[in-house]
Amino acid sequence: MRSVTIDDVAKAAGVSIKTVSRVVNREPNVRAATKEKVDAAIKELNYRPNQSARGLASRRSYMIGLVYDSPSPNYLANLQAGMIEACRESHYGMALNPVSYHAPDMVDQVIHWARQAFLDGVVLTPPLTDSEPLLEALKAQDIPVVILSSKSTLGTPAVLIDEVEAAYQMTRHLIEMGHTRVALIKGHPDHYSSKCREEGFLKAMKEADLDILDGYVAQGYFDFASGRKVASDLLSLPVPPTAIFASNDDMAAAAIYEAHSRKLSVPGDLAVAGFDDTPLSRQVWPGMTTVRQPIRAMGRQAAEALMDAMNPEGREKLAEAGEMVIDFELQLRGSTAR
Amino acid sequence: MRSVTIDDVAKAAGVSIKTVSRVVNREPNVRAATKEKVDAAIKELNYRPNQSARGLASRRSYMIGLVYDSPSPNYLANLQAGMIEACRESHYGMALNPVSYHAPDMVDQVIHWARQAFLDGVVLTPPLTDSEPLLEALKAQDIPVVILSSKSTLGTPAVLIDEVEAAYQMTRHLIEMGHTRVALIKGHPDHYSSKCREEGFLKAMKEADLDILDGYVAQGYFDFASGRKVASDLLSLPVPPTAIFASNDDMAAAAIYEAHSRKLSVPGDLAVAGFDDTPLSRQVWPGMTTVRQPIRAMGRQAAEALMDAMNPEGREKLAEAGEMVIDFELQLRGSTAR
DNA sequence: TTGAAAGCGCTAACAT
DNA sequence: ATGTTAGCGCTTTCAA
Repeated sequence: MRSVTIDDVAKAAGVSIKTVSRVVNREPNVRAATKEKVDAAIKELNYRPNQSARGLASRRSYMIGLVYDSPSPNYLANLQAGMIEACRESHYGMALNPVSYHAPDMVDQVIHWARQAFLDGVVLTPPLTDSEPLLEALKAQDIPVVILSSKSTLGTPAVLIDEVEAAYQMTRHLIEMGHTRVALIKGHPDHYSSKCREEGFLKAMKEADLDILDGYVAQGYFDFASGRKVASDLLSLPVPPTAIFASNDDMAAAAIYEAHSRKLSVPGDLAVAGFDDTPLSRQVWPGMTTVRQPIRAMGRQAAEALMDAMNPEGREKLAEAGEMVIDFELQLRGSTAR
Repeated sequence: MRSVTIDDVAKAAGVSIKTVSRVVNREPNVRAATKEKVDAAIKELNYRPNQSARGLASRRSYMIGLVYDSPSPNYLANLQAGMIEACRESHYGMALNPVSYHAPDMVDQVIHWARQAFLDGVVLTPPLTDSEPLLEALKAQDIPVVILSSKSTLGTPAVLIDEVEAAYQMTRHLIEMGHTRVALIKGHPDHYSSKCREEGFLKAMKEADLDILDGYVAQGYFDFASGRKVASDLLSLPVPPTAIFASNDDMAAAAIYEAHSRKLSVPGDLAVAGFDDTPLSRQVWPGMTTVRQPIRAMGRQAAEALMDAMNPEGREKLAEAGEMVIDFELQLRGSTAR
């Protein structure tokens, strides 16, 4: 059983292979009617371009890469799902490259991988998004990049939500619920997001003219363990906070855990808010107030931006793209109820 | 900057490209002296075969595929990590294919994908592992497969833990803690694992000569929402259980959630056990007793088995592999403490 | 043991 | 707007 090739599609649609190629690659100069015929034939035969042949002829891989350093499983799964969705629609493939942010040869490793595989573009996740050496090397190699960060470092196109504003709104929410002793658990210092979330928090507190007591801004590392440690410290303070804003859901869950284990009621004795809207936020009791970040849509957007960049005008557009802002949403649940 | 091709190497070594090809692919019938010359030229020029050209000509991709239908993010991330680790060591790539188990064209879709990408092998996750049409189609296409299931369907090599035994031991643990009214929340009926876990549960209950009260074996679907529904029903029974064994962690977390929301103490009023040892099991309060399944190691094992199958003896070995059993481990935490 | 020639399925460049 | 032709770099015959 031979597999379906471009010739089969051309024959079925009654056009030349070049026209099929045009349709598949979304090139201009194809009449709508022709495109329809070809699309029908593609669907009918369930045609998929042979990646090797494509790559060989065009010196491109029709693949985009995703580089990450131990993100949360949830973040990774959603991001990946969004990217795969977008890739499928454009007959692209996706390659994965887990790396270590702190490895001395991280930059070389990524560059070598991208060149070797002729990747059409690369998506970077935090904290790699903030590595100037990496971004510069990628730029030097002329490899298109989109980052999923909270700012556009070195002018790199970024897909993001307004994290400062989100943290600001969340903090305001806590204040509006009547809290005056509000503490922040900061995120991992390698991540720029951590700074943004802190900034939003500080802004809201200042605006409301609330004091931030000693020890109320504590360093966490985005993981559950650090969240427990910090929450425990906060709750042991002579004057403990009545509300904790954790910079992500894992740490917020840890704060809830600590409260429970001290027989404090949530939200009665302690209100807790998180960030990310992971499934975990719905699976702890009480349900957790958090910021919904549409990771999947962001992955899709990043992949699409990269694939769009493969035609000349697209390339230019990507270069000028700057920040592609996606909407966030506050999810109010039991952990901050009155 | 043109890259180095096989022609450059042939010229430098003073041989034909076919000879270079033989050396690169470790084929027989090359004189040692010739091989040396070629190796030297390869090193000198820093030659790397072009994967696209290789793939096009040989109809192999040096990639293995992973097919899945909405597993938990945690399962996916771990499995993927294990497979990538193994792939890296052997200079292989990995391709992803999220599908829908119930889609009428699922089998076609997978087959086309695998054929079109010339995958060297494919790993299947539950419940796809139990789809006989899929396994048969893959076999018919002569595509090597390893499944991550709790049994070896149709003789397909499987990487697994002994789920019946794990569920049996967990149920015994609950019984040993003094519980006599033990309920089971079953997993998704599409998954063979669900049957295994139920079987282990029933075995332990029977062995201990304990009655299973009406409604005590309830149907869940592996997700948090179904767990809540079922747990709520169980706790509303005239004679509610004192212990619930949920077939996975999400549903166990849901049971804990329901208990909390009814002001029942865990484990005092209700003991809860889960299955999988996801991070969630450590992030709810109290910590959850569960079965640790080493997903990452299982992914690694599956990928290795597939790659080993690419040489003739390996191929045979894989065919005879049968079940590759990995050890599980009971994780005892607060949710079932005395 | 080695080499020459014929594609693999696609895209790029150039027609039309 | 669409088609024709010549490769891309490699492996696979098949011949020497």
